[in-house]
Amino acid sequence: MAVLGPEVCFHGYDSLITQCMGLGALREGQRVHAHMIKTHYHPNVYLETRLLIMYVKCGSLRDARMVLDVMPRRSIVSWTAMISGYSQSGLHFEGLDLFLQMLKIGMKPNEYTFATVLTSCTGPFGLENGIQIHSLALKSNFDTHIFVGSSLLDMYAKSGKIHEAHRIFDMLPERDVVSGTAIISGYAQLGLDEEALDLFRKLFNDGMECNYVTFASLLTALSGLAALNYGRQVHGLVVRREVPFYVVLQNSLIDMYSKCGNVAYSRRIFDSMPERTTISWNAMLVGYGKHGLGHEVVKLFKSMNMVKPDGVTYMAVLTGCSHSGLVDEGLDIFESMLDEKSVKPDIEHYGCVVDLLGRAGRIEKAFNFILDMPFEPTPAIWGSLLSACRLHANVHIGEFVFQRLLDLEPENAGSYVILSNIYANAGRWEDVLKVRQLMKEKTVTKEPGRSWIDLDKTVHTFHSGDRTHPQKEEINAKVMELFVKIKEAGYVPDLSCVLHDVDDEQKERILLGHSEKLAIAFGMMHTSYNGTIRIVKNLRICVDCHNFAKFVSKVCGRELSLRDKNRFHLVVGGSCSCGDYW
DNA sequence: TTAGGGTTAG
Repeated sequence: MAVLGPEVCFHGYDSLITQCMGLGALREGQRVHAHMIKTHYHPNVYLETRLLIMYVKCGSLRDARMVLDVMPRRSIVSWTAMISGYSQSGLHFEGLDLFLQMLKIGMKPNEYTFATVLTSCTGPFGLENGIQIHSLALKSNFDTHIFVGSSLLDMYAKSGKIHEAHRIFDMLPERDVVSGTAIISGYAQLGLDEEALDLFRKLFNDGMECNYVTFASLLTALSGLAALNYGRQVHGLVVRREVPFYVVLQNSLIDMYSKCGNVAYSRRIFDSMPERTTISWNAMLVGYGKHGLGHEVVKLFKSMNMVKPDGVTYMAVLTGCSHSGLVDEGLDIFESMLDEKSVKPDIEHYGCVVDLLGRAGRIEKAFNFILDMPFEPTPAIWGSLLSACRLHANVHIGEFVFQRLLDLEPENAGSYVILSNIYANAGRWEDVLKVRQLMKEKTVTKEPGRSWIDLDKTVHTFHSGDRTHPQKEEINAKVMELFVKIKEAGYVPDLSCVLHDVDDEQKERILLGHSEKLAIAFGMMHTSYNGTIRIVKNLRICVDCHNFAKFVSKVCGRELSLRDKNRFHLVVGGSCSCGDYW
């Protein structure tokens, strides 16, 4: 850094500011600024703006704002740079407020300003403001500018308005890697994984440029689909194209491999990384957790010496402990959160503890824990306790919990099914009927169940009672064949999983049409004897299908890997890695 | 001088 002499000229200051900006050297920057004041040097608009940008880049928004506030004449660049600073720090409200002030004094935003301010239009009131800014951009003819356009489409996608986002994308007079990635990731972030993959294929075939961000977004969609074959292909493509393995991309690969069932490969990538962020650790912890490898979760977490855990880390660790029955370890870690205070536990963390206690059969303790929480219990928390009541046959608390769920979300079919399981387990068939009646009275909705299997570079999807599949007859015959075989080995269909008001024979038929069973049968038909059959389900796996899979694994000597909404179930020799709790 | 897309959880 140059020495500040008694007299520094414009070029001297400019060059010093540039150096500070490049190095992110805030204190040096402040010295340069102080020198100007001390020597009564009056910077022009350009130099003042440079000072402001330097402060933004060095992370001191307070200093930047001070410069802006004392500027006698503010340039559009200074307004935009300040809004950008707020936006990058997540201070969206401040960014929007400044934008409004700018409009109020008659300053006209340019394409830079629009592209920036639109990134602040997130959160509950984000879209409301965003739509108004969109119409302003339209009036000033900036809406089809490539940067403004990609900001706009990203804003709509993040607000769930994916059709509007796609419309804007289609209208862009030119597209590039950022706008293409924005729309793909928009679909992926909404869980519209197939759409994301289809769009990627189309754009890729049209010759779209791809970079590490594009591939990271695409891998998110492949994680969602558990499409291991595609995932491997994309990994290969990344290597062949010599796309730089930035941390973000490696994190996506860790996530993709573990969610596609190959957690050992995730660990290889994790171990090979020259530098890791908290997200790398989180992705690895989540991977172990989903596979029920709780001891690995705790071990890895305890080795996080140089990296600061965040809220997601604790979620991953507590969920991992819960899924593996490491109750005391989980409770200790939750206690440490309360003691250390570096990460304040939120309601999700409390929910993990309810799950931990419930799984261990400490139902009353879990119940009291909910009542003592500093938060209002959510349906998810009551739902977790209801599952525990089913596992540990606690009808008394189960009924109470069901009432709470009935108040909070009467339309959720899941709660009715679990209560019905609880009653059936206790042999209270009249109450099973009552639940069914209750369900009829309320308009209960259920997200349609879907299962899929990734075979021969194609994702085969099945719906419950699927009548559209070209091989439906062979598949149904295979399901029946398996059914007969496992029945001999002691499988009894769990009719309490069906809440339709039909006779038992019909219930059996409905159960046999569940998408998981169709996918299992299809997998049995198309894989070699030794291979693991990998099935994915969009919801939680039902009790009967879980049981079906266990019998199939035993009777047919096959290994099944079932990924449901929450975790993997590795089913081998008649038992499941989840220990029948999920 | 100022600008857009990204990875973990839910």
